Amino acid sequence: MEDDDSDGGDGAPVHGGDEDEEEEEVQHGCGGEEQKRGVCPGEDGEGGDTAVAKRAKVTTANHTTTTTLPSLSSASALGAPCAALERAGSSVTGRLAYGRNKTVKGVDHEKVMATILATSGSSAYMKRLQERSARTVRSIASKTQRWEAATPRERRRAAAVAEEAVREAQERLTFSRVYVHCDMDAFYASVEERDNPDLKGKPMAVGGMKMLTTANYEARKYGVRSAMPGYIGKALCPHLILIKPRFPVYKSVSAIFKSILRDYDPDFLSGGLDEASLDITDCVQRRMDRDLSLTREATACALVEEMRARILAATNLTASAGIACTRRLAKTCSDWKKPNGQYFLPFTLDSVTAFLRPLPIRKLSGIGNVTEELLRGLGVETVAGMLEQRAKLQLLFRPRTFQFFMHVAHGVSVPRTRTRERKSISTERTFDATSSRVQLLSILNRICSKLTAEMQEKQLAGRCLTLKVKLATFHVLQRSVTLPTPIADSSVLFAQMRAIMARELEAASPSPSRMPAVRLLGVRVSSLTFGRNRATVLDRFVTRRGNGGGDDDGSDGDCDKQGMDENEHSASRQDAVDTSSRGMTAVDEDDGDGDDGDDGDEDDMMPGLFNDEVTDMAMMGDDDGDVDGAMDDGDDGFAFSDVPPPARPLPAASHDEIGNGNSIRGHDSDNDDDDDDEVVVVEAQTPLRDASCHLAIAPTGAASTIPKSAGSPLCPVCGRHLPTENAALNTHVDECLNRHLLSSIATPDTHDMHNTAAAPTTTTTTTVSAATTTSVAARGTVEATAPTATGTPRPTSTPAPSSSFSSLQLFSSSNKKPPGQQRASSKKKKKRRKQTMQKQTATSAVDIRHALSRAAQRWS
DNA sequence: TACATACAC
DNA sequence: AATGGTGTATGTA
Repeated sequence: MEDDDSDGGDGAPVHGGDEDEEEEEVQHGCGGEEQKRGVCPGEDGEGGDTAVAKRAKVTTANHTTTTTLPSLSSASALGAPCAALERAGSSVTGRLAYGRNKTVKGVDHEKVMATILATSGSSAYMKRLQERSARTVRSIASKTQRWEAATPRERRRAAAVAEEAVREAQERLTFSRVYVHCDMDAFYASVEERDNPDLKGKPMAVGGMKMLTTANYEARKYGVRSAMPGYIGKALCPHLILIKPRFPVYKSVSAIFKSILRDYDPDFLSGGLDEASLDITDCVQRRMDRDLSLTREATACALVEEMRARILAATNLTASAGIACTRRLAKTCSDWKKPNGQYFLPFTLDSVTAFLRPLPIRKLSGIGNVTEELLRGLGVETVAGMLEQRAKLQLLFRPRTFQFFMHVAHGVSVPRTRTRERKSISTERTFDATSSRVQLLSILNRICSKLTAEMQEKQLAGRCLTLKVKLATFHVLQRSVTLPTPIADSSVLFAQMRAIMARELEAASPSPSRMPAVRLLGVRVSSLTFGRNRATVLDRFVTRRGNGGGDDDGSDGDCDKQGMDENEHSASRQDAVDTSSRGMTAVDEDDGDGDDGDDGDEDDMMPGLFNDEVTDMAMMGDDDGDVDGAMDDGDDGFAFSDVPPPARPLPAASHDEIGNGNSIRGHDSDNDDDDDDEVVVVEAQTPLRDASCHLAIAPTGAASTIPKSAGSPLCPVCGRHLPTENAALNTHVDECLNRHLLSSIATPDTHDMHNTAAAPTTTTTTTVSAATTTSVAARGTVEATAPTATGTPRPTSTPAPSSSFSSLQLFSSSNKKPPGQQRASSKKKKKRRKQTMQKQTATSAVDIRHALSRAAQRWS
């Protein structure tokens, strides 16, 4: 969408620090082709930094700084704290890409930056940016040093290799196809103005005090832009009007927009709700065949005028477009005539070259803030500079990265060939930083529920589970585990994540008793398996239990793929995309941390939920679940490929059947449970198989009770081979789940997060008794084994637990409620029962609730 | 695999 | 007081 305007200043980095170094490069690569480049940390430096090394680097840095980055002072490079902090502003500023490429005239950048710094310059976020900037500076220093140390021979060779790359890029640039990149102007903001004319002419932005998704042009004049926190926007423009996002509306408008595009290219690539890349070659040709007097250029331009006029007529909103010989160029051109305009880039090498040369590299898709800063430090700011310094870049970056640079510098994009299948699915949430275990567990639980609900909807299961934790300091940690079998069950997911969380937070805690403050938790599942048969044993088991009926067929196979696509319409196109541009990684790193926060992009950055306001919206259950993501709707990814789309596979998933029929339904646990703040009472409806399960499983796996069958699938809970015979299998799963549950409940002492952890880590037992009745009792010795993070089973054993409970309370997840208030409310029983029936799973719900309940009691 | 980073929208 | 969510890709150990 749109965009414009400038970004800010740049600055100087700061602090210095440490040393280490590294290097890197950016890589590129995309799946099929181009794409990103990456940097890699290691490489160069490394080692530690000896004094000599440091000195050298510093020197280099200074040099660099002096030359290209005025703000980078030697002091900062040296790491002088004070100086660094003072300059932090500028360095950080450089990373705030608000409005990056955009340029709205009349904006006083310096002033804008000063306001931003005054408003949030000392925030944890800004501090984190400084750290990252320092890393980039170090990378620049090491690269500069390397280049300076290069021998004439090395340079000559680099130059020769670079020539070859240029040649290759030029060969790839063809003029046989006509591409259009169409982008709605300030989409969300425009929709709001359209629906409320009083807003016209006034500075306005869509979003909240914490984050803005889009700003209208009036607001941009003040420096307000998307991806900027609302409070900063207010500081820049006190009269700024904030409008709450109405995603469903944007989505429907987008559908209209896309339906029009489809007439020009049924296989267009969607880039979110407001952008798309079309190949109008055929459409243009058809018109020319009809009227032989037309030129390709005139036809294309007329076609696009028409397209935009239709969009305006249908939505009452304006769009801008770019027409060129490659998707990449078309995209860049679309921002050329910004609001409500279109730009045609002649199909000749000279025109393309003339257009690209003066462009700041940041305007090239795939070159983000980090790479921009890195290249600037190396003396490259524009495409022309990139070409001029190609020998240097060739020598300093990895081949893939360098190739990517040459491609973008020539406007080339390589099409992606392989069809894309979803690789992961995730959910994450930002909240007020807290170190309360209860709260964190509650949040984690909700995240797991939401994620598994989506997975079930989409018929996905996965083996690799990753927990993401962003500390209050904005440092991000990611920890993962790979299970022997794909799972899609909330209870297993939660147990695993919780175990990891406990472990990591403890490790990160300042003092043994204190947990570090966390501001975000996220869970991702990858190594996916698709389709209805993907049902994991555990799923099937759960289903059965809950519904009774269930599948029977017994097929256990797993994978089928089908699914991911979901939706209707648009879904398929994606195949042809290319992604070429994407990411790159630049800098080195060393210090390990880093979050990601970057800047957003132009207009709508957030597909979905904004934190506060949305916090709960996520689980609202929307029927299709789409509501939130802007992207989600079937759109495909985007990319810039120039070449004609390969074939186009992907038979649009057969959602239908898949979607429902599945027996797996029912289960899912609690999504909602705690949505409101009220106290929720849950009954342990399902009888965890009363019996006492005497599982005497030998640590090693020589389970006495469980027959093992080699070759058979592994149990997601204990990691052992599952019996092939139906009855035995059921028994096993049943027992395993109980064991799992018991261990969850059991929480001996203090560590709660731990214990409950899934089988892998620990097992403990305890007696839990709750209010009433129905109870489940299990006695016996439990010994569990499960895969550890590395996949190795870790044996555990514990005393025989005995627990009985039937209903327990759990304060709503909404953190607000003080634990003390929990209390069972009979009034809500009905409601409760209803909920319960709907989700027949009990197992996971119960177990999670128990754990949380206990945790609550303990820590309240 | 596991973890960190970059990028797009 | 205080800076999003989802997904892809890559390098390195």
